[in-house]
Amino acid sequence: MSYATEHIAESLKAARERKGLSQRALSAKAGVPQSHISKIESGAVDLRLSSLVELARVLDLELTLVPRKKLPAVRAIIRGDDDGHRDVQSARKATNLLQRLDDQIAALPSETLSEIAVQELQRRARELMHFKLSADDLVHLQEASAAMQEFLSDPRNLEAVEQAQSQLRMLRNALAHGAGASAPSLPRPAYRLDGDDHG
Amino acid sequence: MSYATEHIAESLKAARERKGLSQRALSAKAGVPQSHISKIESGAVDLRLSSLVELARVLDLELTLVPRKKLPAVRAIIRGDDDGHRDVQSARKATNLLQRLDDQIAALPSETLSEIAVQELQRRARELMHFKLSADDLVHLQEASAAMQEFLSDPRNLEAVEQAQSQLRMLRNALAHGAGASAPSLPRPAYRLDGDDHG
DNA sequence: GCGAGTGATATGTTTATGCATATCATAAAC
DNA sequence: GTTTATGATATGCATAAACATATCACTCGC
Repeated sequence: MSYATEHIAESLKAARERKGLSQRALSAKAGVPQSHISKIESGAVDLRLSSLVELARVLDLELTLVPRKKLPAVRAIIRGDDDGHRDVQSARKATNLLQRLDDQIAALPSETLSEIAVQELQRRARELMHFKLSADDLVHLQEASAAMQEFLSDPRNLEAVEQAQSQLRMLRNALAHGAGASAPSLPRPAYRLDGDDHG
Repeated sequence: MSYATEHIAESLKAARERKGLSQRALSAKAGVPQSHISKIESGAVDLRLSSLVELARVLDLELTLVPRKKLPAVRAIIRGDDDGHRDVQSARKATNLLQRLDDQIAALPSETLSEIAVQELQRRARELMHFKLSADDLVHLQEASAAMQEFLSDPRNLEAVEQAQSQLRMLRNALAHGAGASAPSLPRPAYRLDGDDHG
């Protein structure tokens, strides 16, 4: 049984328990026998898609095929501590920085950089808007913004652009690995690990 | 065979063709027999999770359980990418408006509104940051921001808050249905709205 | 014609599924 | 302390369905 399938099974079990349902209760709602749910959760079977979809539906989950490239953004949303108010301050700053970066990119002189390169930068910057950025992530953004500014004041300094792009890429990769960039991931709140219940 | 499972099968086929792979080529990479791929794509079988995961992996897709609540945001990310470049202007404005809205919410007097209500507002505003907002969506944000401002200057005017919240909710729901809010891809009446004739 | 490419069909084997039942835990009653 | 009851998860077994292997039919360039 591969990693991915085990992970799915675990997610189902976690979701069920989060909803406070017994295997039997879930069974009744989903039309899947309790015995089968037991086997599924223990990883004893390679369940069929229909079973998986039924269980997911009852648990308010939807099975989705996500392109690898977009996994980090999607994960960030799913994890989405909806109440980011624990670190509103840095989140605000991050937004501002990203905004500024976007401005700088928009202001790039078209003679020095190819259209494609500009779009690439833009894409990276905007991609980061999907993430919850911690205070520690901000330095990368500041570096990037500073480098960009440097380039704007001296358009011959192509190295500065690469510097900026490098910072953004670094940040993205770090976030893609599920943790804050230079920071160890925040101690997760004990309440509510994953968004679900009630509409 | 349910809708959801068929949809998955279609996605697999689409992804395979997008990558320019034949069923045999995919078979070789994924270790799933071509004959089986044929049946899967035609919806003739209720495939097992392991098969699905293997195929997805080769096609650079990852099977993910997404909480219903977050589906719209996730869908927006999966779908929305390249076309974001074309409407930079309104995207910028949207970001600004959302930022302003977030500020306004943060500035709400805690005496008049419950903590929960404030968090709800904040959550809604931030949720919208995950979407690609078109020019037509902006009016809703402007309405919301205006209403919020009204409340800030007159904290007795609770109606204004509801107005703001209503605007945000409306926008979200429209986006959740996959279309721009007031954009014309929503089910439109076939009849004409106004008496300017000619065809 | 041939050969190499595509996706669809048979046939046998493996296995998930579904039903019935067993085990385990905890608590109530004797 | 033992028994009984209740609610949970696990296990055995028959069967239907997914899966594997091989083959088919079809379309192309040659």
